[in-house]
Amino acid sequence: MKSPEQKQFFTITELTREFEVSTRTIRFYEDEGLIQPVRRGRTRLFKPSDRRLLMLIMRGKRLGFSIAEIREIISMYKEPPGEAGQLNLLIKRVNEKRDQLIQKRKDIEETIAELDQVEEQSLTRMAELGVST
Amino acid sequence: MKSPEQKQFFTITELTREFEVSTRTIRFYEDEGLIQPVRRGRTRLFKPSDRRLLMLIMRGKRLGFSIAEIREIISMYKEPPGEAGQLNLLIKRVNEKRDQLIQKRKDIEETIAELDQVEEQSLTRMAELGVST
DNA sequence: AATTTAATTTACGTAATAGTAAAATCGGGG
DNA sequence: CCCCGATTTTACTATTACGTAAATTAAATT
Repeated sequence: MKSPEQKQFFTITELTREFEVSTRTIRFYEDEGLIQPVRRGRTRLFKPSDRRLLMLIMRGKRLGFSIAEIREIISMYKEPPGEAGQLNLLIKRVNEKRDQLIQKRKDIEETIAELDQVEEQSLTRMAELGVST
Repeated sequence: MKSPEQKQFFTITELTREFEVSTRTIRFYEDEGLIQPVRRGRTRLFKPSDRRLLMLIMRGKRLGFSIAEIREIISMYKEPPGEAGQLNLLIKRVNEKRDQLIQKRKDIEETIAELDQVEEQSLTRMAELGVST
């Protein structure tokens, strides 16, 4: 049994099962240029690097990022540019993205805290019912 | 100058400015049943409670929740039901939503860590350029 | 009263993100 | 060799979350 990182290639169906998406979705991401599987004949073969990209895409989706935003994030992971101006631009965009993420984290903390309250009130209410029954 | 919570009513334009959305968007949320402004004649008047709902909606949007999911979250904030079965259902859904949020928070932590690395590499590269120039 | 400004209703349009169906093709097992 | 299941391409469809335009009306200003 090979681990995903050892495997040379994945078929599209293997990936649809692992990530619980349709073939249509994976091909859509290819159309969008997010992944570039190689071909054997007409059949797509996905490398471990394609699989890692899919993991990034799914994570981005969970966070509510659009395809365009995911594309931008992925592009940041490539080799840093050699030109100073481009490097500065990259750093600026990294900081913007991080600020967005920090805001989201704050939103999450607040929402979790509120849900905790809802649960607490519900449990209190349950106890009251248990007593009054 | 009254604070938002002291004000009795807000006009739609006041809210579009505060939340940086269009009137179309706010009316759309009304159509979806997320808010129920009262009317003076045909004109909508928004209470502080409507404004608080809008804050919840915007937060949900930042977290990538759909209108349906936001509606579900909002519904959890209402008075807990009086029947035990319904209470159990509510508690179950609260826990599901919290799990989702915890997953998102994990996704965020990972992404931030990766962005930190990108920045670090970029700064290193900048230093090299500074030296080699 | 006339004009301007703001808000409403109605309806059609659109971009993003896929779902679904049909027809063709390819590769492997018996 | 032939069939079957997996895969591909192509094209049409669907949903969400609004944008936009037009016609109408109400409110405020001159």
